[in-house]
Amino acid sequence: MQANALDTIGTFNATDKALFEKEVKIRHVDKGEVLLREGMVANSLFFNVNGAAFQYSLSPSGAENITGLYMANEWFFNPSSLAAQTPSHSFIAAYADSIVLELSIQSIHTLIYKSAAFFQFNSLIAQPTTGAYFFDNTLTPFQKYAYILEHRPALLQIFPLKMVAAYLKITPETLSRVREKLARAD
Amino acid sequence: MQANALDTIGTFNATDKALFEKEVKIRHVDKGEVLLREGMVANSLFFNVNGAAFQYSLSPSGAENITGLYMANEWFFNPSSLAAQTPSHSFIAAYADSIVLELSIQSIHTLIYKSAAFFQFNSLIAQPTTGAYFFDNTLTPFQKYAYILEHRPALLQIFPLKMVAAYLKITPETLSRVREKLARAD
DNA sequence: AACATTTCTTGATTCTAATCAAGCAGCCAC
DNA sequence: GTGGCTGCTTGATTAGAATCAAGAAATGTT
Repeated sequence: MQANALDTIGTFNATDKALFEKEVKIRHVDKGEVLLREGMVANSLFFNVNGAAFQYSLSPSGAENITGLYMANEWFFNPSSLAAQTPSHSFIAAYADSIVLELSIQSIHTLIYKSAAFFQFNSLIAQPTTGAYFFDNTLTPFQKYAYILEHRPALLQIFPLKMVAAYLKITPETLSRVREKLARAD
Repeated sequence: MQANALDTIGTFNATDKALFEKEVKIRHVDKGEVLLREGMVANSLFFNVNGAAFQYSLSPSGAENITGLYMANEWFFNPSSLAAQTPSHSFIAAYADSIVLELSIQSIHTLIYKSAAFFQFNSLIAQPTTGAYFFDNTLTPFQKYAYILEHRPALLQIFPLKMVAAYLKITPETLSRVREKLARAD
């Protein structure tokens, strides 16, 4: 399972993979368990082996603002907190019982020290696209949904549409109508 | 002028400042001159000593999509291209004749090697807020303009409202109306 | 199974910003 | 100066998504 995690990032040889397996921790997390809390400084990357997780922040009014939905074989973390080592504005929690890999910053440093291949982690950390950041919001609800259908259709099986709508920054009603319209078009 | 650049990032002692001055390059750029071109991998951070610059990308239709407006005493660069060392999707150009400092990645590495204080550059590079990314687009046109008024009012003196509107992802008409409404409220 | 709760859909209405359109002011070139 | 741009404003209309509202379907609980 650790091999999958590396394969999504780049190319690593057997020696690299062995190093990685020694650094990474396997965690079994229960539904609702919190992996990163607002105010804490992110210290780890996570990889979803199996299960589902999501990232969200709380607006002043207390509303849940979903910034990331994560499925099997996806890395997830708070990029800004991790890279800048500043307190997180968001929470990361398991949406379902999950098996996740946890890789600390210290481990990444150790790995880079031992093998240059691990420099490839830089692009992962630098990419804000892991979250909802992809949606720069010049996109219409239809385009957002089309993107999900195209690139991450399984989201719709795993998470309630309500959460997907929150993630896409549209209302559940609008999502429902977009889906209805698209279904009729087929 | 180099001292200003460091002061916006954190605290540095006299030795650090001397190291910095040896690494940084002073460039005089003309209006319209391009500092980063689409397709190139970003290799430098820039600091606007004096003048104005902006970042933009071209949509398939050829429209200019402004993602950053930069004034005196502001750092600017393409964070994703720089951090991940991937080709840039955007251009950075001078909007007016300017004096800018240029600091290469290699220089940053050298500086970090010589003084731990330069670790502070990590937060700068990690912060995507330098661009328009601040606007997560849950904000209304009024809120966007209020933010500019509050935090970067000089933008309105330096750049045409047309560009500010593009930066805020609203139409010039909407910006005009927001301004008119706010002026009447005073 | 019966009930309660949550999620999803559908319809009617409202609201906001985009679009379409026109006019004005400032500025440059000639 | 005159003519032609460009930027800015103002008005009328349109379009699209949010909101408000209600009911149906699915899910969970006892």
